[in-house]
Order: sequence, then structure tokens, then C-alpha cells
Amino acid sequence: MEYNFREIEKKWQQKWTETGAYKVSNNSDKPKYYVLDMFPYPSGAGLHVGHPLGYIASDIYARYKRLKGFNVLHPMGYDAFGLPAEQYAIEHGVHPAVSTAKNISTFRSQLDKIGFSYDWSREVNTSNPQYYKWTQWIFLQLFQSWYNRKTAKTEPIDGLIKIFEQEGNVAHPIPNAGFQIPSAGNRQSATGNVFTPEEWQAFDEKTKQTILMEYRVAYCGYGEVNWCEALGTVLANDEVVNGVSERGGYPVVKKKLRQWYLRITEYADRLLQGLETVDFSDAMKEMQSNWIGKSSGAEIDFEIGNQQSATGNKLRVYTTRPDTIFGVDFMVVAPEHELVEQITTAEQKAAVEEYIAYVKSRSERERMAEKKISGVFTGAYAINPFNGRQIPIWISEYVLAGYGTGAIMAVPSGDERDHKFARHFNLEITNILGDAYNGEEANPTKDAVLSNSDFLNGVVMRDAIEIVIGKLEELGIGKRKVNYKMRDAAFSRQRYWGEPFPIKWIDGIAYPLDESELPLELPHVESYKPGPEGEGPLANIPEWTSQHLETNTMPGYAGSSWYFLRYMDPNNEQTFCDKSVSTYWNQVDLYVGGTEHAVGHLLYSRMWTKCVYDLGLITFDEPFKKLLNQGMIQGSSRFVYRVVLKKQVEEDVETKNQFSLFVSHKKYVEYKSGLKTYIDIQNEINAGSTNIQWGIDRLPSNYINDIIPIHVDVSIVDGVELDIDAFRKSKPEYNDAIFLLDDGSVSEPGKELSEGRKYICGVETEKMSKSKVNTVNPDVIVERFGADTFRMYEMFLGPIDQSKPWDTKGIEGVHRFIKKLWRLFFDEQKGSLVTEERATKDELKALHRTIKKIEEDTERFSY
RNA sequence: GCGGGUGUGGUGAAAUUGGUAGACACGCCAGACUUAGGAUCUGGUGCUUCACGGCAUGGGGGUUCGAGUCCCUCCACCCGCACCA
Repeated sequence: MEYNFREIEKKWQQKWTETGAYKVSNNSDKPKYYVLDMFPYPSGAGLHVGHPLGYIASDIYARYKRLKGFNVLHPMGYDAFGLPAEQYAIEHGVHPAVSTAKNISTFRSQLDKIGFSYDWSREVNTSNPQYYKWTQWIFLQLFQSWYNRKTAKTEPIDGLIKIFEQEGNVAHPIPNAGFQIPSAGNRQSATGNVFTPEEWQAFDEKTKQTILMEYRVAYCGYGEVNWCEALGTVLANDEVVNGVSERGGYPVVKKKLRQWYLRITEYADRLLQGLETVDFSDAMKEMQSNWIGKSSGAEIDFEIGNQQSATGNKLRVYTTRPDTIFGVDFMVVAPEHELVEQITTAEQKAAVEEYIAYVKSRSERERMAEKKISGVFTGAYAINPFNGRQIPIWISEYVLAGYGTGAIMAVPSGDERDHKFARHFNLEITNILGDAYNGEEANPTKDAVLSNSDFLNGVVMRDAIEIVIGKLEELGIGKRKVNYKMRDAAFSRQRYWGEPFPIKWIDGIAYPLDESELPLELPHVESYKPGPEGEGPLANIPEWTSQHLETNTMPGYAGSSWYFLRYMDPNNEQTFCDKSVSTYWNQVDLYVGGTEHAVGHLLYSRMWTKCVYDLGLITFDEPFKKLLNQGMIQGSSRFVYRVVLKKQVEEDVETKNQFSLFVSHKKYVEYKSGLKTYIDIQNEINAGSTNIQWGIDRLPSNYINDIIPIHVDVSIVDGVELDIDAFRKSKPEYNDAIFLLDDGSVSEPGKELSEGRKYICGVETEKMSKSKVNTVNPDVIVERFGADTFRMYEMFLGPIDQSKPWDTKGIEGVHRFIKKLWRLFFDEQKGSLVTEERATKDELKALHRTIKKIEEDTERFSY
């Protein structure tokens, strides 16, 4: 009896379905265990072999826990809202709901083949109205809540209204303890924040609502987006390349648009503290805490002007190093800073405006990644409050408007970036570090003894921090300040395929829909084109706008911020998840997914969990007890190298060579050495040789050959050997491809390579993606080797938490191993070898040793 | 640029606590069985050397009796950087 995986797997998978083997109940005497995968976005490309890596690991663990006597919740679903479906709709006119449903059914059939033990009766789909009804409902809870700093809790907004009615909003003597503006300070109240109860009562509804909006956990404000006028739409950073849109290459500028936000900054400290209670890797905790970026320092106000005349303006900077105040040689302000226009002098106006225009075209990512130092002097000076020194104020893109106050005091002797800036623009560098500064590079130490620092001379920097803050507060020109790098989370998209906001706008006031009106279903649209003035497609629908409904939709992470709760009680129509049920299942015991979600999804779901916990809807405030990050399975891309002929048009000073692409040959060489041979031959021919090889022609002198790598579908490459015939057939433009090999042999249509000669492809490790034609479909593997081989091979590929490129070669070894295992129990001639005989001592020993080893290995990556 | 990670034979990797580097596989080589096969079994296989031996864990430096493992530094690649999900 042969190992017939097709029959075996079909039989058991059928049996599991028929018997509901993995259906799990919310009532059980057994201890509970919750094993969760990060659910996939059902992309049109289907599942590739990278997806199941984590799923297989968690499935093994779920099965293991069942055998260990636990009641195991192990569900799966789909994160089904998102941009790709909308793009597809724009390009192909297929409704996202249709393409999404199709993609989901593909994913499902792919998952089924791999033999997972999911309880499919609990499947969720974030784009299903029955699901997003509750996403909208939770949004309403957030909208109707505020973060009370006194109790450090999310509380119903009614409580705040009551406070306003009874006590008003009078500044509390202790900073940050009262009811002042809770946000970081960049969203100042239009109405002022201080009012008495009587004044509150007197405010009109709109004023009241405007004030309340500044406290709501989900609130509406204004924020900058990448705006592409030509496309009439907002673009993701990903879609902006070198300041122009990826699609079409149109200019992209920053534009302020009305946006919804989640006030996640209020939860920063709790998100940090919570990390101590969960079992995440140190790297993951570090990423999250770096993202939150808590720092303490001071805000300092600098007078603007010069010693003779002050302008009356103040420049507020945030610094973690107030001790270095005597080393401030210049100030740098974000180009977007509101003061820039006012303080720029007439002489500098043109230069500043030109620079601002340049910065406007750059994405934040580009600005941060820029190595080149750039900036412009505004012509204005700030005055050092301690010694009256005049400090030039510059603008530069390395200072971001959104962080701190959007302005920094630059201390070149103590900060490397400031040092480079000073060097580049030939600015003065004051040494406040004595011997600790070598004149060549900045020293960011806190342990040096200060010099050139007036009253701080001789003080160790670390101690000077407190002294300066004390002095600043005494003089009323600065104060201690805790700052977070994290910003409030933008929670709206000007798109179609997302959850509609259950909000109506009437006279500029946002009114929540009543719970009974949920779900607010996405209306059908004819076109997915953006609406007027950067609004989403919903703004094109009269029935929608006539009801004054919000035209933005929620972002992709809305549905995924709470889905782990819905799995517990997926069909409940009364509530998002019954409290008794969530109390039973409690936290996700083991959450498996990639590190790419470190600062997005994981922070948002932690925040939502804290919110619903505060509101008394669940009984735990961290969603994931333990997180296991599986590595990413990368694609192993294959390349052919096409020879291209370039005409040299000019020599660029910076890049040395600047060529414009002129013509493409039909010729492909093996990497590098092939091109070298190609060029060598050409040089010979150019020099007058008549030895014509490879069909190379004489070239004019200002032409040059180069190669460009072209992705080739991994399915037509065996290891690194290209199936040349299949390549020619893959695209019309490849039909007459000529391959030139290192050893001089040539393959052209009708003249094939000699036996044993193969074109060797280039290899690179990249993200697995359709466009790189390096995806491998698990179906193909399962069909050929079976699910068990596939699962075992993925686990065999390397440590679960490490990234590794997929390589189908090697799977044979695992397959053979399983066949060997099979033959321990089945003989081809004799059939089953299993008997009722008593096991020998040695056999029992082997059995128990195996059990022990499996148990240890299984636990090793989970506990 | 910033934050996180990774780097060991031809390939994927193992080495669980600072103690024999390369387990287990892929590939390759040789052989056995052969009604011949992409089946199964056996043996060999880091590099170098006829051999004795020497050299090897991205490069360089350090700590240690002893380093893949700890420290410093440099390099390469991967992930994230807020509208991809």
C-alpha cells in the first residue's frame, strides 16, 4: 500500500467537515485556549506560500493544545476592505463587493486544501454589513467618549458635559491634571479653552459641539494629505514617488483636508505600560515604544527679533536637552511652520519661498530619508534668553511640523545632524563640551562637563537639565514637557471601499446616527472616481449627500482593530460580543503574525481594547497575551538580463554617467560576465575585426551597451535554469529572444543550445509579489506532494521567526521523509504492519522519547 | 535618515547555558537492486593539501584557557516609518 496523500487527505478533510470536528463551543469544562492568526487581506493574487507559514504554526499549536485537553478557539476570517479592490474596480468596473467575494472564495478553497483546523462557523468578513455594523457601533462609542486624564480612562462624553455645566473649564493650577485641552497642543480650540459654567450654558450648540470635538476619542479635525490635483485624489505615501504620483507621474502637493482621527496619543502611556504585561518579543516591544517615542524635555520660548528690536513673536521649541542651551548656534524651523511667513525678511523672501515650494513636493518619507543637507536662512534671529545672543533662524526639511513644536534649537557640538548642517552652511559651532568635543563630529553625551555655558560652567550635563528647566519655569519662558513622537491616528479615507461613518453633518455639526440605524450600508455607486474637492466617491451620490451623511470612509485598520472579539461571538445580533462570552475567552493566548504590523494594527487594536475595556464592555485591557512573529517568506526572484543600447546624451556632474535609453535589443546575456563578453566582442568589431559573433553590429562611438534585469516567472525556471522555450512563449515581445551564454553559445529561435547547456538566471531575494512574478501558489505544491508535506516543509524551512526566501527545491526530501514514516506502518506488498502485539520496552522508550521531543519543540516557540 | 531584524558549506539550515562548528535535509558523486524509475536502499561530500596538516560561522578589531555565541566597528540584505493591509 502506497502513501496516497490525495486519498488520505480528502478522506479526513471530509470527515472533519461532516462531523464538525473543529467546531468549538463557548461553554466547556475544559480550560480555554485562544490561538489566533492575523487574518489576511483577500487579494486578487490569491494565497501564496508565504501566507500559510504562520497559519501552519498556529494550527500545529491549536491541535497540540486540543490534545492537551484545552477548549481551543482557532478561527479565521478576512480583512476585506481596502484600496486594492477599489483600484481594481476603477480599472475593471467590477464592484469591490463582487471581486472581494470572489477572492475570498479563492482564499477559502486554498486554505481548505492545507487542512487547517479552523472553526469556520465563526468566519468573519470585515466588509460584511453584519460585521461592520459593529465596527460602526464601536466607532460611535469612541465618538461619544472622551479621555479623562484624571481617571486615566475612556469615559462617556456626557460626563464631560456635566463637568462643563457644573464647573466649566477653568485652568487647573496643576498642569495636565485638569480639563484643559488634552491633545498635544497643536489643535487649539477656536473658542478658547477657558469658560465658566455660565458661559458654557450660554454657548450655542455649534460652539459646544466644537469644544466637545476637541475631547472626543474619535474626532474630526484637519490634517495634511498628499493631494494630486490631476487625479483629483488623495494618495498614500506609497503611491508618491519622487514627488509625483506613481500612476501617471502627476505633481503631488500637501493639502489640508477635513479628517477623522483617533486620539491614540492620550493612550500613549498606557500603551507603554501595557507592554510590560504582555509576552511580545523584545524587538517588538522596542519597536512599539520607539514608535510611541516618549521623551521628556522642555519647551522653551525664544523671542524673535534682535537685541535692538523684538518682533513680539515667540518661537517655541521642544528639546530633550535644555542643558545645551548655551550651545545653540542656530534654530531650525519646519518649512510649514506658521511663523515662517511672518519672520522671513524681505531679502530672504524669494529664497524661502522657493525652498518651501520644493519641500511641498516632497513626501515625509523622502524628507526623512534625505541625506543631502538642505535649508534656507529666514533672515530672522531668535534671542537666547540667558545671554541675549542672536541666533539665526533657518528652515529645513529635516524638521517636521508634526513633531514637537515643529522647531528645534540646534546644538552642533552635541547633535550630529545639527553638526552636519552647521558644517554645510558654514555656521558657527560653539563648543560647550570642552575636551569632549573634538571639532570633527558632534558628541551627544550627557556626561560631559559644560563649558562656555555661563552659569552652567562646570556642571555635568545630566544635572544641568534640571537646573535649566527650573530656571525656565522661574522666568516663565519655558516648562517641563513630555513629548510623544506618535501622532493621533488618521481615521478617514477619501475612498469608497471602507466602512461608512455613522455620522450626519448638519450646519457643521457632526451628529451620530442612532444605534437602530446601523448598519449604515455602503450605497451602490456607478463610478469609483473621487468626489469634488478631494472628497471620497460617496460625495458623488445624491441620495447620500442629501442625507448629509459623512462622505469619508474608515481606513483598513478599522475592522481589524477588534475582529479578535467578534470571533468569540460571531453571530450575535444584539451586541458586538457578549460580555460573558468575552469574559470566558478572555485574551488571545497566542497571536501569530508578521512584524510588519508592529506599529499599525497591533497598536490600534491595543488602543481599541483599552477603550472598550474602559467603557465596561469587556474585562481585559490587553488583547494579545502572547505574540509570535513569524518571519516573512520572501520570494526568490529570477532574472534575465536584456542588453540595451543607450545613447550617451550628457555627462551629469553628480552621477557621472547620464544616459538616455535608446533602443532595446532582443538579446539576453548571462549576468555580468556575459555582458562583458558582449562588450568585448563589440569593441573588437568596432576596432575593425571581421570576426562577427553573436550578431553584434558595429556601434557609433557615443552608444553604449548596458543590461537591465527583467523579472522572469519563477514557474518557468528550474532552480536557476531558464526554460528558454517557455520564456519565448510567455510574451509576444519575447518571441524572438536571443540568449547569449558566457561560453559563447547562442540560443535563438530555430537554433537551440547544445545538450546540457542552460541559461542561468540571476537570483535576488525580494518581497513575494505578483508584479515580480516570484509567487508560488500553495495549491500547486499541495496537489503534487500533499498538505502534510507542504506543512512540514514550511516548518522545516527554518526557524519560524526568521525571514527566509521560498525555494521549492528541497521539498522532495520532506516528502520522502513522510513516505518513510508511512512505510513504518504500511508495506507495499503486505499492507498494514500494525498489530495488536504488546510494544516492547525499547519501542515504548522510542515512543515516549518522541513524545517528549515533540512536546519540547512545540512549546519552545510558544512558551 | 531613523527604528527593528538577519548574515554559518554549492543550497535551506543545526549547534537550547561561552565548551568537538556544519545535526537533519536538498543538491552533487559513487555503488546496490534493477521489467529503467523524478522509485527504493547503501556509502561519500565545508574549503585546501598527494599526505601530515592548515583554513573556515559577512569584513576588521577586542574580551576569554576557549567565541557562531559576549563587546566595539564597518559592510550587505530584509521589514517598518503613519493613506498598502
